[in-house]
Amino acid sequence: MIKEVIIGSVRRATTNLFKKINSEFQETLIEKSSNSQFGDYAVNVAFGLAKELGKSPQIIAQALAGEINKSKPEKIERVEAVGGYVNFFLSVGFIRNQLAEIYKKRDSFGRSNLAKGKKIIVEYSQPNIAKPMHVGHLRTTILGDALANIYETLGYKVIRWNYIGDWGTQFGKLIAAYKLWGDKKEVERDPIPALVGLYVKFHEEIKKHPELDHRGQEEFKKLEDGDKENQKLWRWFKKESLKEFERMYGLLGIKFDLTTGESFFEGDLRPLVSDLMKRGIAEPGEGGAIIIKLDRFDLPPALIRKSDGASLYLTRDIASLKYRIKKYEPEKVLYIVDNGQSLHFQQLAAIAEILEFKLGPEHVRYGLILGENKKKLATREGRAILFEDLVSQAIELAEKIVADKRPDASEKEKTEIARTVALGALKYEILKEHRNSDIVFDWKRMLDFRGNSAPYLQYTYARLSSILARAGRVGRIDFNTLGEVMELSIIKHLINFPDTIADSAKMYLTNNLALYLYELANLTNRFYEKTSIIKDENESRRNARLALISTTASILKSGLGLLGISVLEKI
RNA sequence: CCCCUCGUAGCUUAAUGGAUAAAGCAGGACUCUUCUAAGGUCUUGAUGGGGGUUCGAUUCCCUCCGAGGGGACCA
Repeated sequence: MIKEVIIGSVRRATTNLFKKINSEFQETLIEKSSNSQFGDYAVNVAFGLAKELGKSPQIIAQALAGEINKSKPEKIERVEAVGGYVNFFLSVGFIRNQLAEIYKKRDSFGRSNLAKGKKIIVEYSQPNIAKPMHVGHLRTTILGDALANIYETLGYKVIRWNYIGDWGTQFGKLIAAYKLWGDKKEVERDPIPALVGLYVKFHEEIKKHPELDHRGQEEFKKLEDGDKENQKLWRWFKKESLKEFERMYGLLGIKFDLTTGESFFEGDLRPLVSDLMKRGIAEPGEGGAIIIKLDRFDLPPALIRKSDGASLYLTRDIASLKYRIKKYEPEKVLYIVDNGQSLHFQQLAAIAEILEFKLGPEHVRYGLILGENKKKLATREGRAILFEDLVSQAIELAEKIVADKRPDASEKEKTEIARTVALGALKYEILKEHRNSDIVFDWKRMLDFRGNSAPYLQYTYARLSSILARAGRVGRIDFNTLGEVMELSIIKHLINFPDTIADSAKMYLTNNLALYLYELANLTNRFYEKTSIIKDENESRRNARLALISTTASILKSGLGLLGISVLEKI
């Protein structure tokens, strides 16, 4: 009785919804659904619409429920029943077939060739010469790497670009500091800390002697004008820094296609600025500086040349974007850069529009990593948390835990487990957050290997691997033997993997993928906790369950792989 | 003063405008003769204030309060 009322309401609601959505689909879908037996009506409508609109049946069912609510049917109190019914339907017939499909291509499930031939440039990491990498770099590096992986899996040709901060006034400051207080031997012995020391000292001294600021600018101007001594110092600092960066990326297991810094575009800057002047796009500003007015974009003017003639970050980014578009003809250029630079990228986008570039920059911004006082961690005040300290603390802790939990393992195996777990934990801790949120840095949370964390996912993978290894060869599978709630929930979840990846790519997010994997692991843990798999006397069901587990393991592995996190067969 | 981001449980975070707002940590109670306890089970607890749009608002709009970041010679 109540079901008939629902169907009647769904029929009315569907008509209303169609009017809203797209009249083209109306006839085919109404035809399709009117042929169905009782009960399938709402489901077919939902599925039909879902397919045409590229949305999930649940969403459509909710929309239907909304339409019904609007028409205020008297006999129905909880119209959400339509959504629930679709879910129920989804969990029976449809599901087993889906598992059979996914099982066949479990190692490539989620991959796609849709974007074949398209290029995308992902710029991330951007460490600065003569500065150590700190937790701030960790976020762009790990996020950029994950997004690059995700785009690759969708078939894009990804150009992973590390745009090194190797040009700008800060090097003038560093050179000035070195000339004033630098000790050659000290820098040779331990370059980065020595250089950072100089940089920090310079900023402290500026407070007492403001004229030093000017000295730094002068040194940069000299560098840009080709001064021999400054060039030599700059090359030295850069070489030492790059060595250090390589070591860090090795630790993280991250690779780039290009490590090209701002200085690469140095030669383009003068012609660029004079061209912009000639075309009347740029104009003189206060004190002999050169600016581009962006009034029509509702933005403050962009400074592209300082009054002393030196270039700026923005000048180099204009040249760099122009170069990227011309040389690579990419579909998109992503910049994985923190929130604080929003204005910079808005200005760059506006200038790209004025200059009629084929594309603008796509600023994939992310929140800051804040100190425990919720303030920005600044290198120049010496408050940064160094990347290396973080990694070594994580590994140290992981080693202790491994020694405790796996006394049987060899030293080599222990080291490998500790490293994999520790790095996974750090990466996951950052990637599981929505990129827009600021992260309040917390050692305790970073180094917690329980709960919603990479070690939990790695642990689940290892458990599944262990079951599969013990089970041996899988014989005849009958997927119809699966029907328990837990089994169906897992399969339902597995189905969503490609959509999750697509969402990640579309919105440049990783937290949705992290959450997806956590939920999958959680469902699976609950499943094998209660269900004995290997000892099942029903041979077909045993095999079907092994297939289910094997599929889950594959997806955990590929999903974590996209996040840049490795798994181990034993942990 | 202007712009941007944000405000959800004690803490840290989820939620294309949809179903009973979801987790982890912390707190309380259980659980290792059975495929790895980095696990599983139960439990306490939340949308800054006020309006508006909507069948329906954590989400969109307005306003107030609060936090962080940015605003021409840093990157």
